[in-house]
Amino acid sequence: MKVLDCTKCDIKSSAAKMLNVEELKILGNHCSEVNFKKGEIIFKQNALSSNIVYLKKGLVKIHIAGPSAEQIIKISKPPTYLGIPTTFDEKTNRYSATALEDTVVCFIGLDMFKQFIKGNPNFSYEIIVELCKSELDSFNNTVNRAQKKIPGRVADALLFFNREIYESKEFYIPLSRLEFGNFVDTSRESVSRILTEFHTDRIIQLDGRKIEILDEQRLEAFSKRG
Amino acid sequence: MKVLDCTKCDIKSSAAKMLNVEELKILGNHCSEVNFKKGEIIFKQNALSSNIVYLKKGLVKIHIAGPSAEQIIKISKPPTYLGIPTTFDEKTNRYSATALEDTVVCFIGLDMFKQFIKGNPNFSYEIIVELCKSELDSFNNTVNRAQKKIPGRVADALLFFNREIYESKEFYIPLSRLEFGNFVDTSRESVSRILTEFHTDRIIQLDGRKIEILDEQRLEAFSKRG
DNA sequence: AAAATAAAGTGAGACTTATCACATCTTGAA
DNA sequence: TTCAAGATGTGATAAGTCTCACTTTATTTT
Repeated sequence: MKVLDCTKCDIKSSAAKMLNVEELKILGNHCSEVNFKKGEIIFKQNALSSNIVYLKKGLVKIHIAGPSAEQIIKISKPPTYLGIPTTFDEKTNRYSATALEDTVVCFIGLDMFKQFIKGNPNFSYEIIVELCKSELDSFNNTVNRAQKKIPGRVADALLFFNREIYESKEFYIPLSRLEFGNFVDTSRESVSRILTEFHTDRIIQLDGRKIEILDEQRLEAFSKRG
Repeated sequence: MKVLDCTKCDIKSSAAKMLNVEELKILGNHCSEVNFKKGEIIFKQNALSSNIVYLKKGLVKIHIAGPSAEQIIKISKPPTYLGIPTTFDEKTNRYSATALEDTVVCFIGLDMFKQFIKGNPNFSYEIIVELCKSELDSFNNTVNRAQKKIPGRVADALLFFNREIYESKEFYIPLSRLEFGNFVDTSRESVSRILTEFHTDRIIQLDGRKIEILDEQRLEAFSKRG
């Protein structure tokens, strides 16, 4: 296994920033860095797992196979941990993670991770902060998904890519229409229809997956009204 | 303020079980026990908050005012913490908590709570475990709400009360029809219709809020198919 | 107990969205 | 290039759910 030098890592998680040089060296010895190409699965629902996954570069979807369809629970960007809840609480993963772009992650042994939690209070404090944020996001999502109609949810997704992921009005949607549907709880057909409608209304400029947001305010209006 | 003797509390959280006698005495000095009657609000969305709330007895709904309706995010039973994410990450509460039955909670000062996290690794470990469980539940909820039609969601809710809350086939539904709708993302009318349908089909025996589950298997079938 | 208020049940029509069917467009492989 | 496989767009129809209107039943209040 390639040994990492975590002391030199400049994309540390807020928790890892709490580790001293000694601890970072230990971390490096129990940690491996792996590259994933777009589309590759990082870990799979129902598989056994004993690693915490730290997302360093790229973009990842967290998804669950439901009774009738695949559902994208959330899209994570670095720096963040991917597998804390599923690894900590269960023997098998409750969800899958798949790279949406070329991605770099570090696999961290669970024992090691637990050791830091029990050994470094500032580390565990930051983990708690991250878990709390994540739970609030998830509540927020629940409300949005339940109370908004499809145009509102599509608008939300576009604003999410614009603001949280790409920080630019122009970007390539990192999802197929089907995946987009899995992300906003609809069919691929409905996504197509709403997107072309937004295009026709000059709210967005659309060409395949290439998109430019022309009228952020009207997108927000859709988001707010439902 | 009434000082509590947490050393004698026999409904400690799994985190509090990790505290020694000294720590429990300190906890008791920074903690107050409050009773809430059915229907009373424990804490309110958008209010400032500096307490962690520990649910000791009773039953509580966690709810959020969305763009068009009030939504019940989850129903919590003891022993559990109610306000960790909302208190930890934000200045103001992102959700409300309301007693569904007569309820006893302990308010714990946030500073105290943070002190234990930083001072006792076993304590913070248990908090992390609880947060992880809660996040997995929340993912599970997301899938259920999105992929199931109303009969499936109503069936889920009934099985939830049966299995997680009352552990009995006979119980009183702790929600009005409107609240039930807010819990399973529908209108009160749809809840009424589905419940009477289940009654007619002899899946349940229903009289107002009093209910008996007659055919658990058929409820599960609804849940699985959607 | 009577009146007022709130909660619950139910039918009908409107609206949203899913599904099916098919045409078109891309993309990668042979 | 040519073909195959997958992704996308779009219309028509069907299904599910919401909303409105009204009635009936509980629960509170006076």
